[in-house]
Amino acid sequence: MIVMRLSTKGRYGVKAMLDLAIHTSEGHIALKNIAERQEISEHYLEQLIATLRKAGLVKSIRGAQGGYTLAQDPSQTTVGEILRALEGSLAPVDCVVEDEPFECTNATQCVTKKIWEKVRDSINDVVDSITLQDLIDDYKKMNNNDGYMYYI
Amino acid sequence: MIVMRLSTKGRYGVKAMLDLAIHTSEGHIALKNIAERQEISEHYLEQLIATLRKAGLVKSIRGAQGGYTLAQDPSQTTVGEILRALEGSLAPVDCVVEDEPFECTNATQCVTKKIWEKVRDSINDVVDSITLQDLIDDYKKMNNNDGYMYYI
DNA sequence: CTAATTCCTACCTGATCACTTGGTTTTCAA
DNA sequence: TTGAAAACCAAGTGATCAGGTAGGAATTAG
Repeated sequence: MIVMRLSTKGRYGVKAMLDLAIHTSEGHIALKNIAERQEISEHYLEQLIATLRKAGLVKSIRGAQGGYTLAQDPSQTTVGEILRALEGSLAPVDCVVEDEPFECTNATQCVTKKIWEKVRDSINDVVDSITLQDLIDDYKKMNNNDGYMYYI
Repeated sequence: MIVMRLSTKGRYGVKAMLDLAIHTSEGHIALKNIAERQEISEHYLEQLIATLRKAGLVKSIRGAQGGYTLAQDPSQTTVGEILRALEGSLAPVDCVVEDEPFECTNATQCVTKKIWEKVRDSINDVVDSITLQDLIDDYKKMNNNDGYMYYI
């Protein structure tokens, strides 16, 4: 049983963005290619990337030979931005969602609120500290510079 | 939209444990009283406290005038123990659940795995650093020593 | 033109959360 | 001894939602 988990939206979103980042030299990439490489339903990924586009994280080119590219340099996009675009707030409970304070009605609830704020902040700190460039660097290290893809 | 959220199990569990801790001088406390004070369905709370009992975090006394008490000193029980007893692993994705490594089948997935490990560890660090005694101290501060209960 | 591709809206389906229902068993107090 | 209070137990339920499908319209390179 896992409860405090990300949905596939966030996970697929990060995978798709990393895929785009890795294949950035190939120009714009068709959704179909990303979906195949990352083993994600193409139609489902379409919905996710639409959200990423509206959030300004990717750019699209329509029509034949169209596709997607990152909207900015990989060092400028954090995992946190991707996750929050797709998942909304990463707060563990409603009462500590940023910008939308949910009113507490109970004293012990207010005591526990401090816990959830700390959890929320630590999650955001972690994901905001990791950029797509960091992931590319890790990916290249795993690739070990010999052309063989290690599936560790 | 919040996705990485705790279920009510974890939140209710912490509230119930704090309620027990605050009323510890009254001896064992009936579930009914906790449920009323914390505004939780009594039968639902019953299921949660059964889990806490099996985890060794509370003790029960059956029969009339029975009830529950903390199994150990409030300074010895962390929020993390309560949450993991009720919610299971706090890992954000399956592949980084402690003790149950879920096999990655994809190179980019393995790169992202490092993200989820960091998130998991930071969540656990936060909740393991907070004991019930810390919550009691916060509660007493809020109470402001004048007997009036502030609902901040 | 046509094939490839993005974009858009709606629908579906199985799982799960947050309970509820309806008991049985144990123990205290009168 | 008996009634009530309480813990304990197992199964069902209704609404919501994650994770897709389905079906097409709009756009553009060749």
